[in-house]
Amino acid sequence: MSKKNITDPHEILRGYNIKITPQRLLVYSILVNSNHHLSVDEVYAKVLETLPSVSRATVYATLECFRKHNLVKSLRIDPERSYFETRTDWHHHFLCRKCGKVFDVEVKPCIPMKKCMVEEHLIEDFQGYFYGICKKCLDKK
Amino acid sequence: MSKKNITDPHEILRGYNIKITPQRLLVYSILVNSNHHLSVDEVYAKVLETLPSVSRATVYATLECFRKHNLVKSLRIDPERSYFETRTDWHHHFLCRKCGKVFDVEVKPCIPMKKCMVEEHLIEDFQGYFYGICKKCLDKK
DNA sequence: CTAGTTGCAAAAGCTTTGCATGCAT
DNA sequence: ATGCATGCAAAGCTTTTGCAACTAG
Repeated sequence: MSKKNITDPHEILRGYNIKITPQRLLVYSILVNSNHHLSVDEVYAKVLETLPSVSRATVYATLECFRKHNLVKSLRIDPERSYFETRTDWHHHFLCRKCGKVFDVEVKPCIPMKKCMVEEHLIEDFQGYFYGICKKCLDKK
Repeated sequence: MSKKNITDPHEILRGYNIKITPQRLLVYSILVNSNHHLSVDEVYAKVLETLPSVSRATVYATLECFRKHNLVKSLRIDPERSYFETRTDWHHHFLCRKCGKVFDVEVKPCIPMKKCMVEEHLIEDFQGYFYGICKKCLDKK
């Protein structure tokens, strides 16, 4: 069976015209296999488990490369650091001020999920951030 | 006439239980009188025009104090730096990727403009960020 | 072969902190 | 009088950069 699976990281990167390296395959797999939004440090830590010689600069370069090619999206819901995710459709996020966790929120965005004009500006991307106390932290109190 | 104007910075700060100092009055006036979203450095530069001995640390502390008391809101639409504004109702912002300017966007937010529950999380604050090319930069090309 | 990627170390830029002094109430 | 705010300098973090060596296509 030589039919390639469309979820094969090689195929994905090739489809986005991203040159394939072991580091990039690894970073992409880590992001795809995590259902969380990962910070650069979290990605870096996971990378080291498999390829201990990779440098932080490579992780930054790789994530920036993915972002430029629209393979991943970066979040800045937390002012302290960036998070990355492979889900690229427009959706909202929620940051819990107690535990610091980031959640997806399935609220319908206020404008269409595609490029459009708003007040004569060309909109290319969107981020909707909510801040508050998450379900779990509410229960604890 | 001794009736105090409600836009008097003294009264505003007092109303928010913020201890009054010359530095704080100045920072607040700068924010209120600017119709822009100001970065810390922009606030700091304007502060120095009036009180040249104020330190950057005081500006940071003051803005954080105002933010904690809900007198101002901070934006992180630009990953590089924070912006501050006195408009505290929920509204969207737009960052132009060409010129770097931040604009208000009067799109109706996707959830009510007050504390509410979304997917069992308590929502206390909201930021909606759009990214793209602004009207002016579109015209130039 | 050749452009693009990597790893390292250092630098950059924003923000926070520790501490002594000074001020608001 | 006293707790909080200020100013200064230094430190902390995330992120970027310069450069030489390497590697994918």
